[in-house]
Amino acid sequence: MVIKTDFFESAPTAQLAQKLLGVVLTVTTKAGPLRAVIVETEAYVGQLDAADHGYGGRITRKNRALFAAPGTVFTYQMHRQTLLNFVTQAVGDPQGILIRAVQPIEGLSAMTQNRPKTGPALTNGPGKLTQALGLTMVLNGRLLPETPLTLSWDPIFQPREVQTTSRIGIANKGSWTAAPLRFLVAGNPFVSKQLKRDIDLDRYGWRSNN
DNA sequence: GAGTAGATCCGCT
DNA sequence: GCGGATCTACTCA
Repeated sequence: MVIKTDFFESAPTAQLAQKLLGVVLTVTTKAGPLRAVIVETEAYVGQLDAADHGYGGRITRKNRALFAAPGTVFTYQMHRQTLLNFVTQAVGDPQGILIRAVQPIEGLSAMTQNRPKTGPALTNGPGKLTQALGLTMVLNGRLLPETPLTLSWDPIFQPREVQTTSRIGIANKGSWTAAPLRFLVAGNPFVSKQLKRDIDLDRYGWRSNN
């Protein structure tokens, strides 16, 4: 079932970020579809959140898309990487969800061409997955249905356990530094900064084998 | 396997 | 000028 844009205002952002775990992201390309399951997300919860790009309600050219309608794609560049976010909540409320890691399902050879790495290193980080999927800044500010991206639920992928931690790379932001707003599929090898001993090689953290 | 330094560039102050 | 929602290579074990 394809996720529509009203999903992105149907619950608080932290809940939506959890619901995206196990959701399949499809990128339609000339060479065919690239498909990957979302295994790690982070929630950014608005102008009070010191780690949010819309902190304080200040709108700039860079963060403008974050203030747009729910279901808008927000991309921005960081150290030469492109990071992918989906905007949540009403227009003017700068909340969003960062996609931090995905597990490839289909189009592996095309992904490897985009990013010549094997195993988890292909997509186990926010900058890595945009490279592998060929996502760039042209997506910024576009509504999901206007982009080559599709999000859909697949009953095959249900996390056995969702783990909650503080967000990565957020330092010196007071209580927001430790806020439990990062969500991941426990044991999935594509989760970023995953320790080898925590990996569930049997089921990749899903409820059943695929 | 785990931890750390350096690269590198755009947008904002 | 400065610093960031990162990545990679290099170290030590």
